[in-house]
Amino acid sequence: MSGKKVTSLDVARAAGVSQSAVSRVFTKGASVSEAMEKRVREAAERLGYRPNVLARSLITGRSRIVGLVVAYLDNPFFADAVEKLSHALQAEGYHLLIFTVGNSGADLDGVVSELMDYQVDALIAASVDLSGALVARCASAGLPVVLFNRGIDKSGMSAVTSDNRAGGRRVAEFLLAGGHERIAHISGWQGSSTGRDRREGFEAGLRAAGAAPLEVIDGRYSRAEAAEAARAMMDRPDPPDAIFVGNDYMALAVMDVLRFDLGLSVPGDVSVVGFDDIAMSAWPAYDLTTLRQPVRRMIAATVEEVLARIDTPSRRPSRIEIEGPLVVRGSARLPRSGSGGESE
Amino acid sequence: MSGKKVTSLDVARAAGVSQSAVSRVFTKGASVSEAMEKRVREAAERLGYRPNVLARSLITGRSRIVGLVVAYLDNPFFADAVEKLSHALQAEGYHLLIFTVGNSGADLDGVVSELMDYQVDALIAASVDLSGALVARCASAGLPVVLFNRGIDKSGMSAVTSDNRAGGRRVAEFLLAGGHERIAHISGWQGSSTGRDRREGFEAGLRAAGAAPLEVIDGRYSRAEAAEAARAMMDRPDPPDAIFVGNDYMALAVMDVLRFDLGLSVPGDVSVVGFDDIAMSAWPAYDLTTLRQPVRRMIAATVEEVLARIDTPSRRPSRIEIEGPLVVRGSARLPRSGSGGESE
DNA sequence: AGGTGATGTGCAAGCGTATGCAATCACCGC
DNA sequence: GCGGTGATTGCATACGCTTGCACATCACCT
Repeated sequence: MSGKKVTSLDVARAAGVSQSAVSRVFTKGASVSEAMEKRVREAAERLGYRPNVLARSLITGRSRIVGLVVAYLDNPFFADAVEKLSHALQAEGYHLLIFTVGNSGADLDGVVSELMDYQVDALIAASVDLSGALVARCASAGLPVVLFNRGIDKSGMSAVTSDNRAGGRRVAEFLLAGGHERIAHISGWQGSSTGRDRREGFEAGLRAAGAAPLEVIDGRYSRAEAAEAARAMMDRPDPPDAIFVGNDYMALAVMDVLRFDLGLSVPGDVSVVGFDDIAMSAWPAYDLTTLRQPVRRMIAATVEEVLARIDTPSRRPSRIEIEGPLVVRGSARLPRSGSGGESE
Repeated sequence: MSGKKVTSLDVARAAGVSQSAVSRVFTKGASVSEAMEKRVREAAERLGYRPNVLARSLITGRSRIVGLVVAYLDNPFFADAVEKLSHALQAEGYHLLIFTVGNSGADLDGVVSELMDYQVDALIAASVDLSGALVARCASAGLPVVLFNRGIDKSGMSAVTSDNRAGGRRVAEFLLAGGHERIAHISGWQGSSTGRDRREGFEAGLRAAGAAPLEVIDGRYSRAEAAEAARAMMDRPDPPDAIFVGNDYMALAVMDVLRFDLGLSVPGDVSVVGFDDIAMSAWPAYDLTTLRQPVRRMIAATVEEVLARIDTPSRRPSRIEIEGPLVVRGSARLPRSGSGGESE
């Protein structure tokens, strides 16, 4: 109906005040009288005025846009995380501009450039490993970077993860307590800190009991590769009696292979334990024992860190680890005594 | 390292040319000599200059941002769609600003306002029903709206869906051909066009054979409600021998209830057919027969429509329906003869 | 030689908003 | 009644960029 965009100047004219007055009414802590406020708001309402965020960004230097780089959106863990992240940021008046990147991460460089072109206030990388060069670029541009579900120690960016080492260790203890003797591991991608930490914690846990993994194969966060790894393991003369899988997404594929391809019983023949506790793990068709990543708290921490870094650019990046419980379900043989599992 | 933002003016000075020259080098079809191009690019490279998209948007009136409103991100169908959508738009130089909205859709009004504040070039609503008032708002602001997986006929927005009526009908025919006699339906939310169309097509299909659904319950796209509906149906004195579920996400919940809660066999005791063909439906634990929505083509059509509407604001919104095949797997009893199923 | 395009460049005017500064004003204590 | 104080307001500028316009240049043609 109405012609085109209505600007603060239009409102000013309609209300018989200056453009700056209009601006002040719509800017948080500015000083405006009640009368002015009322007049302007009425005129604005009548004309259907809303401030242009882009123009505002140009001058304030803040866009209220947070860039999100994400790779594995097919893994429900991340879909869930993205949804919660979006919600949380939205509540704070920020919004997510999303950039998907092939799992290769090859074009990551270009993606980060594009991100910066949009003058995003911060960058969240969900399960994506940024190269040192990229981090430097962001740092020199004063762009706060927060890693979600990835952690790199030596760099200048914040990172939020669960305590992956402790988690891996906990799984090892649980499987040992269950009396398993040939415990294998299909790991998360060993190029990722998350994948490595879980493996190391797991191996440390076994070692503490004088044990060692029967075999470790890198599943690279792929269902297909995890399935292949499972087949290879079960093809051994001494197949494992328990497999710890680097995340639930792969663990479900492993269970499918064991049960439907190989006709084995889980946990009768082989125990399976995952990591993440995605929604599907609780479904009765899988009923997967897994180490939960407390997504809610991880997201809260991420958002908090992002906002803090935006408000205080000088703030030092911090490394946040959140512990999650082992969720004991039916996919792994239980320890005899009560020792070893806490239900939630 | 370097201080702060480097602007086109900095580059201009460094290259000894005017600021407009720099701008022209970075603006697609502008006229620049080779020599100029080279000089400017070198200076830009050296200083690490990249155009500020926001400032550009302010003057061109185009942000190259597309707003995405999405509700059910826990349903893998949408997670998948979002990923593909993001990829496709990214390839065209656009990016997604995402807005999640509670399934209630109560705050939809506010969300659309925020969207418009960011001067998005277009709005894609994935499985969200926009009220007439909202559509009017967008139309009067000259904002193209494209519905994904929702279609409303009477309105001024484009819509891309699969052929839900034909799909529903196809399912009915398949179940009838399979010799089922008491066919029930747990529908998608009847407040959504998609849910209604599938139900109507399904009922029409039954009717054409002189049959009628045993019972229809609205599952409202919720796993919990679908599960409850399944229990209620099976509690009848004459329980169904087949259930058509309004989408895969609910269908998996229904299968869980039938098999693990009620100890029934699928398809031995009850056949189950879904709609969407999400990745999990192909997993052996479910092996769900379902009507595939061709996501790839739907996304391609959506992107095409979005770009066309952006380029040609006067263009009339169009309604696009894409047919998908029935994917016959193991969750429903097969017809005797070969008639009735095409494998993919 | 003068005209006629075509081509490349700089100038300057914005795009819609925030904000420092100075001006105005009401009000207060003395 | 006066200087002072604090709260409001308008003016003008700046944010980083695109683009219409005028102008300069140069090749080419009649």
